[in-house]
Amino acid sequence: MELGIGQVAERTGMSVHALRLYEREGLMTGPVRRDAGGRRVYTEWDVEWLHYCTKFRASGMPLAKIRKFADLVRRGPETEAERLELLREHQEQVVARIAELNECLEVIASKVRVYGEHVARGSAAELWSHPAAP
Amino acid sequence: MELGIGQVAERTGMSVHALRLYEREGLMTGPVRRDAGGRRVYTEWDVEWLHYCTKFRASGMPLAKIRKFADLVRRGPETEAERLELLREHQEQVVARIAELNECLEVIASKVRVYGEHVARGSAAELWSHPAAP
DNA sequence: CTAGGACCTAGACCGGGGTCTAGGTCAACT
DNA sequence: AGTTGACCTAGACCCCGGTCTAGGTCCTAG
Repeated sequence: MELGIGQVAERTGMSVHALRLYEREGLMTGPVRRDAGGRRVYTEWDVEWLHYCTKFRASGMPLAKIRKFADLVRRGPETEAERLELLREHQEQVVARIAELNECLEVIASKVRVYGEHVARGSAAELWSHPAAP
Repeated sequence: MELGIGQVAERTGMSVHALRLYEREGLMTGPVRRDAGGRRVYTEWDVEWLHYCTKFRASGMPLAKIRKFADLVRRGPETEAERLELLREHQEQVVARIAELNECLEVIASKVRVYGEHVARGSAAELWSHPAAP
């Protein structure tokens, strides 16, 4: 199944601009095929790749790293160990990020709790105006 | 305890540039006090506030939202219900973000697993070169 | 024939969040 | 008196990840 850029945009949730950008920036595993008129023709493989890309992006992988990964794929199967390493590194980063967010969440939740109680018990007890605590 | 900008930078991990930026952009709960020579003098309250700010930032809150929160604090205790709402909203966003990251993590982990097995069993079994799967 | 729609390229622009520079002030040491 | 070091302001600059524009091509339907 071969798709035009618009259809790929629909299917991946990316904009056509972004799709062109990704190709220009070498984030595809190779230049996208073209039809007689020079229009991009995406394969299912391309779409699958883009699907992964969006997951990578959504998890904070910078374009540069996606490019690196794409390069490895392009360079063939002897780069698989490297690809694995790259993915594992990213995986760790995501895990770390989640941990960080959880820490932040605790802080936020504690503030929410305090404000919650405070507001509940009527803003009568005005503990906290400016110089005191956020 | 009153601190100069450099000391605050050390203590919060922010750069002095960023500290000045935060003030310019109205992210402090008020203009920072100055000494005779016009230099910033931060109070412990300021530092605590900045501490919260860094947590907010680290959890993805945009500066604009921090500014909104700072405004509410500045406007006094009658804004506490609003502050609570703002924080709760952010809290939800962080929770959602964590969920998203976890989804991504599954995808990544599955790729890692596949690559892992593949690499382990010696790159002999060359399933995956280009047109096949990332 | 012409209009519409989907696509093309190259390159400008944008928003977020800083970071850095130039040029200056001030206080303290030597 | 001179130098050092911390600080000041205003404003330029940077990176990232897109997004949008201008101007053009091509195909298809009316």
